Amino acid sequence: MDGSRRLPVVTIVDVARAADVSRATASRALAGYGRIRPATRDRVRAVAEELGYRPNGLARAMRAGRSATIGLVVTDIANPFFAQATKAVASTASELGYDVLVADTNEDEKAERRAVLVFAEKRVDGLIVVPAPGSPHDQLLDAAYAQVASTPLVLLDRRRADHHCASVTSDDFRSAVDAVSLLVSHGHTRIGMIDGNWASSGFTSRRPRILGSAAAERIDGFREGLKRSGLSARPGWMLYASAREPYATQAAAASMLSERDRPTALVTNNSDVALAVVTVCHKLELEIGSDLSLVTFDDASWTAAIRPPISAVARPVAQMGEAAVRELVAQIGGRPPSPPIVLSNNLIDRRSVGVPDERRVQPHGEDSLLS
Amino acid sequence: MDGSRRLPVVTIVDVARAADVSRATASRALAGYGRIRPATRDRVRAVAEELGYRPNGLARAMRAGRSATIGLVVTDIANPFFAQATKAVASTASELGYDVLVADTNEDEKAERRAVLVFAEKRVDGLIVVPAPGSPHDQLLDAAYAQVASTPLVLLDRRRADHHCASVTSDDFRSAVDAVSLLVSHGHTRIGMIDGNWASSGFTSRRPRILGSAAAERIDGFREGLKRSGLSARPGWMLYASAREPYATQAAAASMLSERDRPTALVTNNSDVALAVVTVCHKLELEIGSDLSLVTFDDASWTAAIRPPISAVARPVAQMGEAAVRELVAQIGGRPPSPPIVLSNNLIDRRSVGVPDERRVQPHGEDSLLS
DNA sequence: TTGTAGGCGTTATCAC
DNA sequence: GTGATAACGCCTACAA
Repeated sequence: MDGSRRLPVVTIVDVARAADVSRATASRALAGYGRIRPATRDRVRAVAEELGYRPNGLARAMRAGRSATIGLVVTDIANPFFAQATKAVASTASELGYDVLVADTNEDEKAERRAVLVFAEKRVDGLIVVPAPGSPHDQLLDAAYAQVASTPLVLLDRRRADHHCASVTSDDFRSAVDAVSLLVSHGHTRIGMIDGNWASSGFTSRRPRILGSAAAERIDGFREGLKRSGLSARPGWMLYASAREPYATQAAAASMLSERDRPTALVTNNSDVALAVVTVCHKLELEIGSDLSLVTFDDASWTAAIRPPISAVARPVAQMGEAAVRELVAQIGGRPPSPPIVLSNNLIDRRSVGVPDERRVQPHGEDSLLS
Repeated sequence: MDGSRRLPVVTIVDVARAADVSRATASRALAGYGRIRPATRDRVRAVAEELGYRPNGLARAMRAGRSATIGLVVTDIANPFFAQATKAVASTASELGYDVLVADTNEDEKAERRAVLVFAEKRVDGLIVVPAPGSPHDQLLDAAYAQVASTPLVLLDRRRADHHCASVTSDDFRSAVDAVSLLVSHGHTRIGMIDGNWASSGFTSRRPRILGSAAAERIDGFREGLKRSGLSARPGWMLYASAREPYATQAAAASMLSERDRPTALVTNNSDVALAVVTVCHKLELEIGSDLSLVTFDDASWTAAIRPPISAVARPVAQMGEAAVRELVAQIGGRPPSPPIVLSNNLIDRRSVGVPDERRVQPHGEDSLLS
């Protein structure tokens, strides 16, 4: 039944016995508190060393009421942005004396709820959550978070309307406005956007009810940017594609770009969507920078390496992760939650943005190649 | 001093009291074992629900002797390969009832040692480690692993000569041989390789003493592949570049490729090195697929999207992560460690491999452009 | 069917 | 300066 026989683990009792002192003294010697004769202390420590004593973190955590562990719940660790965020969180946490329990929800609220509950049971000292974009009044989620209301919580990358708790995001609204301005300043008036999200299936021009706050900000900022230049979004030029289905984003790009009457510039929601656009441009034999200008959110490693290099909104990932941990640890220390923390993005202008060649896209032009 | 006053947490004692039963009965009701009157059970459960009772995982773990948590120690979470591996590990672990503590070592053995020790203190039920390529007889590491010898351990992606424990890797040696064969079959005889690692500084043609087993296999396989075709590695065509320093890989590529007498084909150790080669080719105005053929390890998302698409050795990341967890959980269940598990890579031939244009690289050719 | 009681390993308070 | 003892929250053998 129980094949899991392990080697015996050395406890503080064993150390005490071997050093011929009481548990209390052994504990004092090891933890270095209280009054203790130096000779005794050293002897106990030597014995502990020799026996290979390792304190039991569980017992210690139970006794202390803190586990020195925080929980990180992200929507997709494999996404480069979250992978980097995770790295920053782990490294800052380690620096501050915490370990990190990590869970991947695949953008699923049920999984998020489960993770939050389980982590709370494991008595993490605090939680950093990238909330899955659920219905804003999801009862399960509310219940989950209410249950762990005593656990410090910091939202990362996205906010949720119904949670008035600390959050760390970046100013995606403003960056989207700026991205549009950049395109407009090069003479573009025919500007589209493709969003990749987990709510749609295939692609559609109808805005999903459920969007992460970062995505929503980018889309709203895009619209606002157009408005400020006296432009407006054409219905077919604002497309929402499924990030779940491998080719949905390419299909969206293809549908938009193979029209005779197509946009001369595009904003994409993240680097994966940009990659899809690049792929489709190859297929349609559109040259990026001349036939189509492109600005993407998320400065992935490849954007600067391909020809032409892609202009991108670089987000301060590492700082965001670090800020989240510092805020969390402050809360663990008893400080009340900060107001939302918003860091600045950096719009890097590369050669994927050029002057529009209007002739190519007029109805009488000779483009419109099928894939 | 102690600002960390939290809301009181409901324990099983509170539930018992509120339901007017003993702790034992409450426990039975909640865990659903032993003989208990259904009415009592339901009443206790209702009370627990109402009070928002959540079991204390620490206490449970201490009592049970298992924490339902595994530790994952990787060298760099931000690296796409390990990010995907982490995702697979987390998802498989979750499926099997475990949570994952994660640590990032940045390829540093000291950090690895610390993580292993701390995770052992937190009483993880098992460890999955991507070992940092340390000196094979590092005493600190040996001591660390000896101390946690009672904890099931699975090495991921790399083996260590001095550890005879379970491991999950992929057949990189064979794939390197295959990659060379592919190039040779297209007529290449002038073949180089660039390795990116954490031991070198700048770049060098001297093989570092310290290499991860995966990297070592790729390099050895490269040499073997040449040998099998009656070729041999030219000293200046097998370069080791620092992955720590941002431009070391580009410098290595530039040095190799701007020679008059340069290779017509290149194998790269991972997708980051490949990206550097692509960048350098742009600078030197070498066309990939015609002026230079390229095969890389690790099939990153962008390899198929750029022109020409890059041939790559795709590694079965997800399966590797899953296999590691399954092996670990089996060991936790008491099964002895398996012999090394080696999964198969998949060499995807794309258009970055072409026929060599020998004229361009002969001493009398008119190439050799400076950056 | 239910209650009593002991112990998991640690730390800290209180006596001696 | 040191030792006995209680407590953290849970589970379960045993007694009733």
